[in-house]
Amino acid sequence: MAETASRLTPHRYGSRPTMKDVAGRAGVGLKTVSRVVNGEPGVTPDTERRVQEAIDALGFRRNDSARVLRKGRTASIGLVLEDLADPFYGPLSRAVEEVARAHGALLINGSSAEDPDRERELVLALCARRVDGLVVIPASGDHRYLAPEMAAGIATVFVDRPPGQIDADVVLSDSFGGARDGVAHLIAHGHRRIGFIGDQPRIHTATERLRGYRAAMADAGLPVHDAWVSLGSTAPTRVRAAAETMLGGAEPVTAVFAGNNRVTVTVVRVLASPASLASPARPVALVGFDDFELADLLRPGVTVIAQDAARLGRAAAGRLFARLDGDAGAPEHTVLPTRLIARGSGELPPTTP
Amino acid sequence: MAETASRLTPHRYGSRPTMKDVAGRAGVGLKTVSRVVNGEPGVTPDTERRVQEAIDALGFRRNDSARVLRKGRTASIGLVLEDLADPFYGPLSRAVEEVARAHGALLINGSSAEDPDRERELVLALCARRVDGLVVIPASGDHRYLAPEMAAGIATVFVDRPPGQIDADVVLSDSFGGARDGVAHLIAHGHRRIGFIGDQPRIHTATERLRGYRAAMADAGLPVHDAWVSLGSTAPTRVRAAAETMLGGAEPVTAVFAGNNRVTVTVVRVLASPASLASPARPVALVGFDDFELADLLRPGVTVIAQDAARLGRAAAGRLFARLDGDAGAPEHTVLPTRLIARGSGELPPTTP
DNA sequence: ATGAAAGCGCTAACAT
DNA sequence: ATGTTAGCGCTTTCAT
Repeated sequence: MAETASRLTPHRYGSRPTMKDVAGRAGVGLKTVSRVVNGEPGVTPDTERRVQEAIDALGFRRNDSARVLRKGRTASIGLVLEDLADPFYGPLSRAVEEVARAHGALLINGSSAEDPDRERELVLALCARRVDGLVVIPASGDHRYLAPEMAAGIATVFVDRPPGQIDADVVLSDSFGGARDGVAHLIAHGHRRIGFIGDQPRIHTATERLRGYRAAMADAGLPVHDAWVSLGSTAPTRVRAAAETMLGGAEPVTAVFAGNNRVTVTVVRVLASPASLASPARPVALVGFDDFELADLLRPGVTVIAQDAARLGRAAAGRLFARLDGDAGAPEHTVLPTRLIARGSGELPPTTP
Repeated sequence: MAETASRLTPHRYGSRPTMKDVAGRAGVGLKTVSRVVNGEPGVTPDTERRVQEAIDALGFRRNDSARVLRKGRTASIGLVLEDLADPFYGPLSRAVEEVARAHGALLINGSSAEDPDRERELVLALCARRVDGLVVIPASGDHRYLAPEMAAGIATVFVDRPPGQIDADVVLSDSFGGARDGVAHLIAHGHRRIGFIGDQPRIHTATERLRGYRAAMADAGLPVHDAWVSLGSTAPTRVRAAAETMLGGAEPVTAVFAGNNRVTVTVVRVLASPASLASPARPVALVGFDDFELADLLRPGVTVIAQDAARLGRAAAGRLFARLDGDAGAPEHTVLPTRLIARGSGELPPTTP
């Protein structure tokens, strides 16, 4: 009988007991073990006890891979973001995880490193694992490759940036409005020459925030000189050069709007560094998109347009599970508001050299 | 033939074509499809082309769940940490992910929220999915529940904190040495009354750092008053109260050693807040365990004992894959060095009220 | 209340 | 070079 087989291989290293082994040891049928393991009704307390003993003795743990194969659902979702080490994405990921947990699902994380090919590779690997759904922070600008997967039933929600070339659920912060408000704030404090330093133009949030900057300037009837606008990598050297350029020159800016948390931090460094030809000692006003820890402890405190990363994650995961629970409506486009937090740097008056 | 079946259900929503469907459509055997999908040799270019066409037409994607069931390896590893939103764990997680990626594995993340039950639940869920290996930052103090899983072949490496009640691979930072160095640094700058504020005593790193503090004080022949030592939650209110207590009183401390990044930030806030009875205007020296972004931009800059979270993650993941590649040696205990970074706050001289 | 049989989609081991 | 057969460990269906 199966009894014998399980006796011969009670704890072989690297192999694990199966329901069949447990059934053999408990002297019951396979299905009875399944019932006990899954808490299904139709098992007498006595039988259940015997099965449970066998489970404990053998150290049995249900193999979810096999279960998944049969049931078709993996109870896991994938999250593809740019970089888990970025302080903006940590809380977002955690929020998605909490929602997943509330629905009994695990979270598989992947960093695209802002590389479109890597995003695609990661997404398709997750699809091959048959995750039930996907939350994606796009690095790529073309998501047509996802259409067959979505048609095949993998629910997908985009967050922070919209998908490219396809329509789908998406949850965004109001980049345009937030940037416009931030720049208007600087204008309200007397600034006329304001610089904008943002992320690479292929990134949706970067161009939206630039659009907000231009709108605020236009609303106030202010010109925007080419030398005041710089989009590109958020690498400190690039940002530093951009800042020093617009702070020097013939028409130096008296205020800077920084397009995201990494840009802001570098600009703060530039403004704090010892005066040079390029970065003058005169105070320069600063408003940054994204809040960050300790922004309030710097002198002056850094005025920011805050977006709530955790809320973004919760909203996206919420949509995803609504889809998994059967919502088949048209794709929803959610835009969450931003909030201006004045701390000092954005309220400095303009000073001319 | 299978041809018919696949014609009848070419793109049914929520279902996906299988290798059998592809084989039917291409007019070849199942195994030939498998060969093409997996890039195995023994297929003529012409056949391969036909199969590839069928794959594209049907939108076939290999079901890795089935593959896993057959092969026994999932090409995924689990990482259980305290909180993905903590700036210390983001880089650690990212580093583990990079190593996993280099080995073709995906990373399943889970946050224990410092709750032992939740850690256990998460770990066992990962084991049920048959992850190939596990990197665990313990929240619990007893990991005997993991012994059967490890015996069954799930490689496990602990990081940041040692496991409880079992022996296993572990990668730690030198909490004891780092704290001792930091406190010795304060002593070298003339301090005699130094406070210690740390995390909860059940957390290994907290007690190790306290031990380092005591060692440095003892080495210098200095007494330690009970009122100068406070272990507990890292919640700001708790830390604030602890700081204010040791800064006031009959024998106020002239310097504080903060046990981790969260404690440090709160202490900085207390020291920066307007003077009160409890927190005097006189400058208080501070050294914190863990480096954090912008520590250099605060005034004074915050002197820290830095540990390299990414390196910790890389080392742990490295051990894990060494195990998966067959290393069956005794458990290894790795301790990584810390580094003192002087920025000003730790070099302030003692001042008496 | 319990169990036997079929099969989820794939790969390993053999045919041919 | 290609196809056939037998499972991987579970759940589903249908008997008993």
